[in-house]
This record gives sequence, structure tokens and C-alpha cells, in this order.
Amino acid sequence: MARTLKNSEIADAFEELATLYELDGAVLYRVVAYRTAAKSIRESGVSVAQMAAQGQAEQLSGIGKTIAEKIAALVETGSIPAADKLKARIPAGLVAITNIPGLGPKRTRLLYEELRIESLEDLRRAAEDQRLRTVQGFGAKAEEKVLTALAAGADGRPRIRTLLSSALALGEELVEGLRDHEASLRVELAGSARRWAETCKDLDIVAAATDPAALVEAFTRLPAIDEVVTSGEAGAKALTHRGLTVDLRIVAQESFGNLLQHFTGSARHNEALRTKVVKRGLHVSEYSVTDDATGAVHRCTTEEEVYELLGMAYIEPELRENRGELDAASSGELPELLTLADIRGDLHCHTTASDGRDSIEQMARAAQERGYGYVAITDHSATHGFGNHVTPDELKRQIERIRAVDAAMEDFRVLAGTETNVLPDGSVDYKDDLLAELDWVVASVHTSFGIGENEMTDRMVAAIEHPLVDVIGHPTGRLIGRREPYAVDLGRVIEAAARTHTFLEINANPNRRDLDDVHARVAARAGVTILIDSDAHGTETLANMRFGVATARRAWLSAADVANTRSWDDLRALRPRG
DNA sequence: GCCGTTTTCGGCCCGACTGTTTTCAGTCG
Repeated sequence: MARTLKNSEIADAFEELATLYELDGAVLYRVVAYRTAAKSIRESGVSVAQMAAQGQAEQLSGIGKTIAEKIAALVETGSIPAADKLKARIPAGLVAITNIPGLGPKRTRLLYEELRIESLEDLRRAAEDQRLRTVQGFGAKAEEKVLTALAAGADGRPRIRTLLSSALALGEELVEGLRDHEASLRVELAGSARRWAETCKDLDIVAAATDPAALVEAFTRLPAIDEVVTSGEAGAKALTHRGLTVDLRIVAQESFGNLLQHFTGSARHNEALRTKVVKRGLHVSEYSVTDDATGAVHRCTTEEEVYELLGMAYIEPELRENRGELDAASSGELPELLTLADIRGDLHCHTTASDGRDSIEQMARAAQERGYGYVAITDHSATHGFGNHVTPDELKRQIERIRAVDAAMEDFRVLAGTETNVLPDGSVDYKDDLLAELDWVVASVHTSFGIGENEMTDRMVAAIEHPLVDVIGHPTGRLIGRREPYAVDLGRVIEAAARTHTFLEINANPNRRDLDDVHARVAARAGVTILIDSDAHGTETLANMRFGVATARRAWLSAADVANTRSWDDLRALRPRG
């Protein structure tokens, strides 16, 4: 074994194995079992490779004896024998073909058996030569669809997902546009955007209207809409100028709750929800809940009614990921999630002293206008590598400037801080006597991402153990969709933070969301107090706090789990230095 | 292949759409 496999790498291997089994014609339930296992591995907050090494992989839901053995084989030898056998028999190109719209595993396999199509290039030639139509179930339309998809640049990879911040801005604009229309009764954003997921594949909007046709018409004329794909009484599908697909569904007001619940998802949540209640003779769909025992058809105007009919407490959208929320809702053990209104201060932001755009005073006034009681000014230290370098002498002058702004403000604290770089050896940029003059110290890794996992973990633990470090900023360094987390043993980081009372940050920048929901949940359960920071580089991005709050809600956190739901005096008492 | 208020076997969510069919399988969300 060269190195410890990441959960995402193990999950990818099982995702691939599922597709291989699917192409091989395995029974569907077996394929689904592998996909469920892959998802479970991906979302595990602890290292599955380590669990497997200790023979504990079966503790994860969806992992039984067979899959646990395969995980162990993968971790020990780097490959799964069953997958190797399948790969020897099934051309690698078939996996890519299954990602072409309309071509699933069954039809891909049929094309391979009948026409020996084993790559996207083979597929294109067969469609051009009108040979696809010689296969049972394929016609001229299928050839046309294949060629359209390939011409549109389909390369067999799933489509890139859009960052939540972009999708949400667009979704909110569309929803407002629809609500303004006289025919609309109710309009809500649904789907992954409503669950505040990290990224969105598309946007889902659900509505009830006095005149559905008029609302659909209005929808297709909204400025953000570029091209209408389909439209009818029940809704429409359209492409925005940004290239994001939007689905609008319209339903009778009496079923609005069913529709909203259905299209908010997640698919996993709905699947598990339905499986759970079907045993009691209850069937859930986007139109109603039906009861076998009484024959009753319950249509619900609100989601609350849907969950109540199923014997559950209302489940907030952020929790609907099939991570235990169904059992908790049935037994009355759901947490009371924190809200944006609980946040009382922001302890990580930048000014023109480093790479920010606004002054200390502008940032402080903007934070006060948001209703906060305090803000910490935390510019980058000198070895950050770019932006203006705050040398020790410059930091002393910055502290004086911060004290002056603080003195000029009423009922608001402006705290002198830094976001100091954690050097490869685990030391931080400023000397202890200078750090001690500050009210607040964020320590973050910004350089030398490529050092090994052990070295990186030691580096971070050293920073955590520094008595003047209050919080570790963006603990994994990932940029969503652009940069993987650096190799670090978060289990050890979390253990050290819990032991020293050092906070761990949920960085609210929508590109970061770091810690993510899964690890923030693990950290909080391990006794770490979480801090949510905007990392704003200008007054307007203080508003990114909402993405951090969303991550915390997805991590099942209550106000008590989060440090900056407290006053500054209460918060500082929780710190390592007391 | 997994799982259990149906517990070691027999189940495993729901509905719409599409293109191709004469009654539906496959795909998608």
C-alpha cells in the first residue's frame, strides 16, 4: 500500500464498479447496492480506509460483508479483483457512452452486442451511417439525438455543476420575477439550491397559479431566460443565458406541499422516505400521500402536512440528504438548527492592508449594519505570498488604526486580529509578543499544499497547539470544483482542536465552505466548537455568512455548537487562552 | 448486495416522458 486512499477515491472505484456491473447485466438491486455504498463511503466523516484496516467498514450503512471485503482488497492492493475481471471483458469506452443522454446501460450494452460500438467515436460513425436504426428499439430519432449530443460537446463526462452562489442568485431572481406576476399564488425554489448544497446541476422552481398557462408564458419571457426547451400547462424547461437549466413545475394549490417536498429532494431522502413508510401502506408521490388501509388520498398544501401524515416532525431542507434525518424526525430528535439571525459577529475579514478592497472603518460599519456586535480585522501575514504584506511593523500600525476606529464606534467592537500563515514547520508568522497584542488570531495554511499527509497533519496540529491561535481558517484548503483538499488527517486535527479548545472554522466563502458539512458535523460531535466566518474581502461579501450558516445547518448544528452566536465576551472565554 | 416493527429470506420508491411499440422497456429526475 503506497498511501492511504481518500474516501472520494474509494467511492469513485465503487461507482465505477457499479457501472461495470450494470453494463454486465447484473440484477438492478446489486447495482443500486454498490451505488449506495459509494455514496455512503463518500459522505463518511472518517477515513473509510482506516475503518477497513480495522475491519470496521461494515459499520457504515449500505456496506455489508461482500463490499467490506472489496474495500479491504482495494485498500491493501490498490484494486478490486472483481472490477479487474469486468474491465478485462468490458471496453473502457462503454462507461463514457452511458453518460450520453438517452443511452443508459441497457441500450449501451445492446449497441455493443449488436454493432460492436465501444467508444464515442464508434457511436458517432454508426449514427452518421444510419446503422443505429438497425438495432431493436432504436430509430431515426435516436440517431439524431446522439449526433446532437456529440455535436454539443458531450464528452461522456457528467455535466459540470454550478456553484451554489451563482445558481442561488439566478434562482432568487427567477422566483421574484414569477412572484411579481398576477397569476402566481405560490412560488418557491426547490431542488439542491433550496437544500443549500455546494453545487447545483440545475434549478427547480415549483409554483401554484390561478392561470398556469399565463405564468408559464411569463416565465419564458423573464430576462434571465435564453431558450425555452419545452413548455405546457404543467410547467416548462428552459435554459438561462448562463447555461443553467431551469425546470418550472406548476401544480394545483391543494398539492403544492407534495410538489415542493418532492422537488426539494434529495432523491436519496425521498427514496428512503418512501421505503420507510411503504411498510405501513403509505405511498408518497409529488401529488399526494395515499393510504392503502383507508384508500384515502391526502393532498397537502404545505410540506409540514406531508411529514405530519408520515408521523414525522418537519425536516428542514438542509437536512434532507438521508443522513439519519428520517429516524430523528420520527423519534423527535431533530436538532434545532441555527439561523443567520443567531450570528452576532464576524471574526475573519480583510481590508486594503492586505488583499481586501475596503478600509477598516468601511468593514466595521458594514458589519454593524448587518446587525453584528463585533468584527475582527484579520489581514494576511507577510508570507501569504500575494497581496500587500503586513510586516510586524505594519501590523503594529494596523493595530493602532483598528483601535482608533473601535474607539469611534458606539455599541460595536472592532477587534485587532490577523490571519497568520502557518509555515510548513507548523510555526506562525508573527512572534508571540506581537500576537499577544492582538484580540484575535486566525491561523491558516496558504502555501506548501503538497507536503505529505503526516507532515501536513503535524503542521496543523502544531498550529492548533499554539496557545495564542484561536481558530484554524479553512482547515482543508479546498476550492469547490477547482482544488481538492490537501492531504491531512482531519481525525487528528479534530482531536487536537477538541483537546486545546481551539475553534475550527467553517469558512463561508461559497467557493470554500470549509470545513464542509460532513466534517463540521464530526468535529462538533467530537466536542469542537465551530466558528463561522465570511472571510470577506470587501463590505458586500460579509453577506457570504449565509453560505457558512447553511453548511452548519447541513452539519446539524445548533446555535450552541457555534461560537459566534455568542457575545464577544462570552466567546472569548471559550478560547484556548481563556 | 443489503437489510430487518416483514429479521436469515424476500423484498427493495414513484411517476413522467420518450421513442418505439402495438402494450412497453428504458431512462430520467
